[in-house]
Amino acid sequence: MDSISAQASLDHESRLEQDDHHAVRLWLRLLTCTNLIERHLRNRLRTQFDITLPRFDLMAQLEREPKGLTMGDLSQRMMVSGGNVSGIASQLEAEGLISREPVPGNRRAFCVTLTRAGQQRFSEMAEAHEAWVAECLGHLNRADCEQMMSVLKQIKTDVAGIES
Amino acid sequence: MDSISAQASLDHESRLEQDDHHAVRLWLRLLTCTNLIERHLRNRLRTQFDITLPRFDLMAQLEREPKGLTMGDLSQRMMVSGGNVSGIASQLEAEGLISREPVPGNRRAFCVTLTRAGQQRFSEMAEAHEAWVAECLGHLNRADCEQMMSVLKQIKTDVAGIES
DNA sequence: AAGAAACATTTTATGTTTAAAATATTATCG
DNA sequence: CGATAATATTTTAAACATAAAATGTTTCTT
Repeated sequence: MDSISAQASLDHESRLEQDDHHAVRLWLRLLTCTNLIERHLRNRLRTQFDITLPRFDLMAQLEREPKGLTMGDLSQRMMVSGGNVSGIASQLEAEGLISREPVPGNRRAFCVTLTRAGQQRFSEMAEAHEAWVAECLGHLNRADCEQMMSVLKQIKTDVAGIES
Repeated sequence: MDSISAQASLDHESRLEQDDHHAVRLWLRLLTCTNLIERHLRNRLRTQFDITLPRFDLMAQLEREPKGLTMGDLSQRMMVSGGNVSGIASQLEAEGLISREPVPGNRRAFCVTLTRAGQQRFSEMAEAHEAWVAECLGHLNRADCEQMMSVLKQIKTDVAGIES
């Protein structure tokens, strides 16, 4: 390998390493940002509604499906394990915010729904939650917002393609 | 209030609500994306190096500071509680990857450093980690990457300003 | 020097999360 | 019908995370 192609190869490698570093830096910033917002929301939910983020998320899923969801549905939509859903649902049930009722034709599954109290409680929280999120992200202009949405969508497909 | 100003007011409100919805949708996508990548990295670290993400993160902090860090430094840089760092460090110490030594002039603090074994182990992991992140984010072009960095920086400052 | 305040860390209690094992029900196939 | 596989959920064990209390050390003030 002569000096020129050696040089070219080196440039190529250093360019790649550079890009990798950039990717890591972007990843770290993405992670920091998300964690900051998540912590902020978590704190507000705890101090103002005495509820945790996972419980709020579970209720949010139910609110979108008035007919109710099974534990498996919830696990899939919340992208967490079934055992996790089980624990969270137990607590919400104990607080009277959700109900678990057997499904007529399927004795394995439970149909989980918001109770009336749960619906009312959730709507109060959702309004506040929306405002808090807007507080965090509302300063972005329309263009930035849309650009983020599209880039994140791309990342989502990229990552999903890797798992294989 | 006449019909025109009433109409104007309504438009204004619905515009706001619209923006709030957009903010929530962006937030949810941001969260999903970050969780996807985090889970991916966590899985790879577990299957290929039998280590957890928090332990990897702690080692990464130490690698950047060969002189070592106190528990408080680690807590601050990792943005987690002190008690948390205490537990993670105990395990890494038990595995011989880090060492905790008293600081000469300050009997309150411990100086945490990577052991030689820890250094070697980390450098292997870091290389793989960087490649995995590039796999997730490497497809972005330079412009998108820089735009994301700048938007995220803005968000970071916005959120930090809220806490008050 | 004595007391108060700040600091660094650990301990304790509680809760979230996952993976894996256990339990129970339903569906399928010979 | 009976064995097996697939499905739905719960339980268990281990790691992680936080807040709050406890412990010990240093620094500041008077």
